[in-house]
Amino acid sequence: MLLLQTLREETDRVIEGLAKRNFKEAPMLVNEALTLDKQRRDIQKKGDDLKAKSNADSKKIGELIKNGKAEEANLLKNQIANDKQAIKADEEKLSELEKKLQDILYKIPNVPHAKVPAGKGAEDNKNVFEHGVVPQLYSGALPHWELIKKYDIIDFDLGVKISGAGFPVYKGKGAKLQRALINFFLAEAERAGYTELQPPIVVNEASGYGTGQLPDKEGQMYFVNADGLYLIPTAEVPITNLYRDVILQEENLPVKNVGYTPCFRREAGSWGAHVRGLNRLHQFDKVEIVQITKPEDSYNVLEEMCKHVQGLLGKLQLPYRKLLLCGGDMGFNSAMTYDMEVFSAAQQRWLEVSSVSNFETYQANRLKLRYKNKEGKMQLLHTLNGSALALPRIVAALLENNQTENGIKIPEVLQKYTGFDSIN
RNA sequence: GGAGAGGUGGGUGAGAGGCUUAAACCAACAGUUUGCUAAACUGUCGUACGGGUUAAACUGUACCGGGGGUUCGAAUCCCCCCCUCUCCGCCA
Repeated sequence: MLLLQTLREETDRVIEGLAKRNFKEAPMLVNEALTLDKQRRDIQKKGDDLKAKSNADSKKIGELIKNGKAEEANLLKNQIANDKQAIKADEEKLSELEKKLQDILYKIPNVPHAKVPAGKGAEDNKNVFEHGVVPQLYSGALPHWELIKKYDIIDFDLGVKISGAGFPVYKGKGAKLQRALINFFLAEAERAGYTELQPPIVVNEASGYGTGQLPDKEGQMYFVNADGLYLIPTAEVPITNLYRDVILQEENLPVKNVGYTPCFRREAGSWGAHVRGLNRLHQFDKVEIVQITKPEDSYNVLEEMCKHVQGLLGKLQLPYRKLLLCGGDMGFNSAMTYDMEVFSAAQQRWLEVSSVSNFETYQANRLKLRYKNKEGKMQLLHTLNGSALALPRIVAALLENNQTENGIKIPEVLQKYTGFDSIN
């Protein structure tokens, strides 16, 4: 969530920035927050002054009693009663205001970076560049949902039987391909200086709030009612929350973590005609990179993380493009997001396989993730993350783009992980 | 799931209604000393939200796992909850 200080001191920048998201309620919410903030400060001042008086009086009573002046003490006790009532009333009012303010702050998304273009949706994203050559497929080339049947490597019907739609079963070389991709991605991340983590894949409510999935996306996560736990939609949630309520040492920055986890998304109501096969699933695998940086470094790191992702796509020899998302297409928490999309040749479509974001202090503020800067002042850090990479659509593109009449070729970099060079 | 013991600042750990403004030690930081390192000594050393200020200085409040309560006054007493540890049960 945004800092109150930012709302107060940079009101215009905030409102103008939020306008790029096509977020119409912004001016109203910001004004409401500022009004509540003013009220809160007034009440706090009043209450604090009363408390100061009452603290002093209590001390006086103690001394009077010690000196055997019980009558004077009792007199003072009676006088305090009124103040006590006023203090209580102020406290109630204060916590009511704080709650209201909090609710409003939760509703205000992050302010897009100055370079983020305004826009409503995907059509307004800025194509930064395209890389690679779209392969010419032989006639009779199949989309991946046909290929997986032909070679019997992924079975959706079996998944339906044991779980439901969107929970595929990977079989034989299909399962090995998954494992190979995960190992390849982890190895590359390690080479780039990321420390591998294996976090839990269920998290508590506080973690959901920490990274901003709650209260915004409550319905998107699977929830384990009996234990009050959420299945993670991305490794970002457990990994970033490791640093909740943490004060990091400057010499330990930047933090670079990578983790492979399954990811779970309810995707309520989003099943449509063009999400066939592996394009959208309830459970999928993803390797996620997370960095925590000093504020002044975060945008360089954002580019560095993109380069890492681009490197992976390049090594897999997949044609891809890099998009700078417009305000309207960006996630709630993000200040700037790049999407990487690969071209899936049989579907003739771009598929999003990675989203790399800088959240600036938006998450850190909720997480209370800070470090002590050179002046000895506590300062919020910046958090960033990116998929590196999400598996299903990579698999879809690999299968489609590398198909030949005699089978599907495995990219050379993957072969040492798969142990085979083609699926046939 | 059952029984017990605990949760105090960056760490260890005292405090058991007003002598606390949370002791002491360690760590950290600054300084003194020193050819360098080490050691010793001196000093500094919490966070959040306010007030105040150009900025500071200064100043108020809250915070001893969380939430309530008793009291003029709570780290301390009472109630509820959460978590950790030990033992038992179950178990990959």
